Amino acid sequence: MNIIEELQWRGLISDQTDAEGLAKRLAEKPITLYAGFDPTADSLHVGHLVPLLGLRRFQNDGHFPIAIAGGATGSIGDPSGKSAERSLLTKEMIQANVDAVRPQLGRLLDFETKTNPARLLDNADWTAQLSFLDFLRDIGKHFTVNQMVAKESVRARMEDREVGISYTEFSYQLLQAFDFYHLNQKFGCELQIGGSDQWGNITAGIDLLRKKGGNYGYGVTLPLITKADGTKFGKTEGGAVWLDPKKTSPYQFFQFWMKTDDRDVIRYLKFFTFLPQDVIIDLEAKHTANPGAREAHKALAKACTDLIHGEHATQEAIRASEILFGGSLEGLAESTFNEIVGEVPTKELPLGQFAGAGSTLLDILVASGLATSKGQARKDVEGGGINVNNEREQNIARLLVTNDLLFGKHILLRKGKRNYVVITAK
RNA sequence: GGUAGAAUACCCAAGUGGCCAACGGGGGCAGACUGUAAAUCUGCUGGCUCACGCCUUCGAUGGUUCGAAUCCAUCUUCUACCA
Repeated sequence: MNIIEELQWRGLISDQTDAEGLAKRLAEKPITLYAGFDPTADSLHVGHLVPLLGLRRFQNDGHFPIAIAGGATGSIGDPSGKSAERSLLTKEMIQANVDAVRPQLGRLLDFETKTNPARLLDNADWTAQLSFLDFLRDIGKHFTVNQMVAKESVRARMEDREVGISYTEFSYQLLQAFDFYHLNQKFGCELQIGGSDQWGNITAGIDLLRKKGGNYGYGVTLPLITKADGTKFGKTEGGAVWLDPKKTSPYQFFQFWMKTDDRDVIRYLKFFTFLPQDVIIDLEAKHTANPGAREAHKALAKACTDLIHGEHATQEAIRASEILFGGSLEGLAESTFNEIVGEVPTKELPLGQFAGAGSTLLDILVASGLATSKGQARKDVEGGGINVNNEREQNIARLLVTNDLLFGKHILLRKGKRNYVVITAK
C-alpha cells in the first residue's frame, strides 16, 4: 500500500490536486513536501497534530518533510476559516511563540536519519528582508486581484460587510504562495499539505510555482477533525488541549483521549496514531464487540501520549488514571498516592489552614479551583457532586482538618466523575 | 448628513412602573442510569448568607418617582430606509 492509499484508508485526504499525477510522481522517487504552522500561541495544540503527523507519515514512507514555523505568515494573520479580522500579535510575541513552537514541531520529525532527514525552518528568514517593492514586482505581478478575491476565505469576508477584510489579511495568500515558491527553488519542494481550510493558499502557491518558475507543484489537504456530537474538536472546559506539558499536563492530555466519544474513537486512531492497519482493524472489532472494555480508547490515549510526552510520562499518566478510576483509596500506599500528585491538578495550601478547627470544605473547593464561588461550591456539595478522599460529602458545614489529610499532607477532592484536584498541605 | 428602530445574564431571547436576579431555549455544571461513552430523565446555572435577607446586574451617565430593565434627557454603539 503506498502512502496515498494509506492516507485514504485513514480518511486523511480531504482533497488533492492532480491525484493521478501525484501518485505517479510519488512512485518515481521521494518527494520533498512541507506544511506550515503559524505561531498564534506559545504552544501547538491537538488540532495541529493532523498536518504535523501527516508530515511524519510521509517521512516514514521515505520522503523529505519540511516544517515551517510561520514567523512571517503568523505576523500577518490567515483569514482562512476566520469570520473576523484578528488583532495582530506584537513582533516580540511572535518571536516568543516561534521559539516555543519550534521544539514541538521538531519532536515529531526525524532530523537524524541519513536517508531523508527533516527540516525545520522559519519563513521570516526569507520574507523579512524582502522589500515591499520587490515583493510587489516579483510576486504580486503574478496574481490577479480577480482570482485572489474569488478565494473562499476572502469572499466570505467581503460578503460580510460588517467585518470586511484588511489589506493585510488579504495579502496572506501571497505570502504563503511565496513560501512554497521559495521552498521549491531552494529545496525542490513539490508538495504542500495542510488543513482543508488551506486549499486556497496551497493552490495559490502551485500557481506561483508554475508562473514564476515553470515548475509543477502538488497539494493535499487533510480533513478538519469533527466530533460526533457536533462540538469543536480539541476543546475542553479549560480551553484548548495543548502539547506543552506546562499548559496541559500529560495526565490531562491522556484523559482527553480517554474521554473520546465511542463513535469517534476508531477514526481518531486512524488520524492520530501510527498504529498499522491490522492493529486498528483488530481494535475496531474489539470495540464493536465490547465497547465497555474501552480497548480502543486506551490504545488511542496511550499512543497519543507516547508520541507527545514520551513513554515515561505516559506510564505515569496511565498509573495515575488507574489509581483514580480504580476505586477505593483504601489501603493505598503513600508511594502510590504520590504518583498522582502533580499529575492531577495539584494545589498547595498552608498546613495551618487545616490545624485546629480547620477550613470549611466550601472554602477549599473554591481555593482548589473546582468551584468558582462559595455559592457554586455549596450547590455542588448539596447536589452530591463532591467527594472528599473518594467519599461523597453532602454536608455543607463540613470542615477539613488535619485528620482528613492522607499521609499527613494530601486531600483528594473530586467534583463529578473525573474532575480531581489534589490538595497538598505544606 | 436625515429619519426610524435596537442595545437584557456565557449565547439567543421574553419582559415596557412594583408580583424581576429577571419567562423560555441553547450552552455549561451536577445527580440517576452506565463503561471515565452516547442517549434519556432530574436538579442547578450573578455574589454573600444556615436562613429571614442583603448587595451587584438589563449599553453609559444623569433625572422623574415611595419604587425603574420598564418613563424622561444626554451620550455611545449597531441596524434599516433616505441622501
